[in-house]
Amino acid sequence: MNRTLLLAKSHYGEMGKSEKKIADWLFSHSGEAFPYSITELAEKCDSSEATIVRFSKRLGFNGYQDLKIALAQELEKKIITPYITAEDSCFEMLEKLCNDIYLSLERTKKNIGSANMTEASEVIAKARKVILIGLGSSSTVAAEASNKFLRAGCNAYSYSDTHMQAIAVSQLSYGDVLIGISQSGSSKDIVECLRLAKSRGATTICVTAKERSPITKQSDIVLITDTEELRHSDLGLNSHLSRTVVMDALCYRIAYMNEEKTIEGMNQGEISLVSKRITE
Amino acid sequence: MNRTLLLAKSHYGEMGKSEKKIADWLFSHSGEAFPYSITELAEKCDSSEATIVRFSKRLGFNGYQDLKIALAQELEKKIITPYITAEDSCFEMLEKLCNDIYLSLERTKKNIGSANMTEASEVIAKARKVILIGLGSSSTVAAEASNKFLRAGCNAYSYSDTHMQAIAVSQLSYGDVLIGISQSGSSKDIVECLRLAKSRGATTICVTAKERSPITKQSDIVLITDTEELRHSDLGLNSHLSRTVVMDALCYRIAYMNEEKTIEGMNQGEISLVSKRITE
DNA sequence: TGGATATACGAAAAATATTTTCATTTTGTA
DNA sequence: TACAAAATGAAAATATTTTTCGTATATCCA
Repeated sequence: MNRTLLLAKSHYGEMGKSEKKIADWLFSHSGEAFPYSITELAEKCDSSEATIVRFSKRLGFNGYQDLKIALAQELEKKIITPYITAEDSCFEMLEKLCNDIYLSLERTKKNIGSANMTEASEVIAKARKVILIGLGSSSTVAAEASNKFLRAGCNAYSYSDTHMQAIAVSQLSYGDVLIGISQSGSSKDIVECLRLAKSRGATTICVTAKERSPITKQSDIVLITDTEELRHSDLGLNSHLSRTVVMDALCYRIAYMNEEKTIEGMNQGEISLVSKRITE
Repeated sequence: MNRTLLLAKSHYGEMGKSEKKIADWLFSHSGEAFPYSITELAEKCDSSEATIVRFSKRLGFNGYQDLKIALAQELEKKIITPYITAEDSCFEMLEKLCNDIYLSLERTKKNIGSANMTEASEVIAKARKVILIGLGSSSTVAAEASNKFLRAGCNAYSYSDTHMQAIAVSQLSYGDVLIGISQSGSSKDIVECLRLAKSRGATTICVTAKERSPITKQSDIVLITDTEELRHSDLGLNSHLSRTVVMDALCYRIAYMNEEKTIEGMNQGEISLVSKRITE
């Protein structure tokens, strides 16, 4: 319950019948969007505009206007994405996908923890060797990230099959870093690799959507991304993305740590591609 | 920077002088309380009420009322400088990357054209065979999309090297579809493939960032994504993403066209993965 | 460059929304 | 029941927002 509703509760006793109806309506619709004009609300509460203004003033606001803004401000920001349906046009689907991405990124920002990221970037930048592992869609994230880390001046490699992962991890020791990427945080093989790496003295980092999962117990640094919807199914763009953008941010930070020369290195790729373009 | 301001930023280019004044005022006063009536704001921005309403509607709100509430809701304290610098913390870099992604998606939505998407989805759904081609980062987009199309019930394949692309395209004929993905729209080999496909009677679709480029001339349907910043360099997450999300939207639409069985098919992958998880 | 067309803009009208006033109703008390 | 006090809603007054419309400015094309 938010501040305004608590305010209403604390004044509830002093109110008359009609004002109570307003308070009751607000209580029973707390958390919902609140786009109503004073007339609409009066109707919904079976009350009148004047009473709503009185109600607002009782709570300490200047008028309904201010109450409305206060309620909107306090509304917890969980925008519900209407799900894609068969009736949507292709463009509407695009809009909804974009909206999902936005929400997914917002959740990631909320979960990740600034200090964790800083710590991770420092550990990675200082590492003698960095191994990234993941399975399924996470293996793609690991592979892409290892390429970027390499360009940022890190000694980074990724492995996508469990055999190679186990072999690579068995070579790790103090001063090395293992980054395990697992959406569910429960991929048996990945968790096992982290455990092994930890026992060999390497620093372990995990990137996962699930805070309370086996992988976090084996990780020195835990990076939580987007916690909603643990689905391997669907097209799965969002979760893939939130993990990728986290790796990118790490990569940028590390590139800056490793001096400017690596920034230039990131642009090298462009030069050789120019000749492949048709010059108009 | 919050969502509404990002929205303003993404539409900034389309605005007239007076609307820009409003956007500028909002940018420079972001984070402050926002108790202004439309008249007050018009005065502060040296503009008019009407223009503010137009501005609000351009951003997708119903009117000023809604904009005001959105701004109140999103009230945040800190303003983020747009470009990543060496001084940014890792988390700030993440925030900026997320902002970029958001802007990139907004631009894509603006450019793509609803009718084009509908047309593309219908053509693809009806196609006997769908070939996707791209080079560099676009080849990844093509490969991922072909997988998704396949799961959505399309006869879709992708090729990443120029030889195989040429061979595959030489087999195309009327009723087939070739989708060429090229950020710059100028990849010689891709443009050549589209020309060949077109001459053989296949329908050609391109996904590119550049409207006036060789690739669009060889394409029956043109899908423009994010037009800013044609960089192969950097980490290049954005452009990759905007192309991917467009393909995803097409894929969803096609999946729905190809009946519900394919939707179920998309979830099949999940079942076999369960056994790989540790059950706690 | 000139002329035609499209777009952007703000003043003012129109429509809405909010606040205040005030007559009526309800409630509490003797 | 009668009275006073408080509460309420209809309607008036006020303020705010939205729309309309004529003018100004920019853009396009020959």
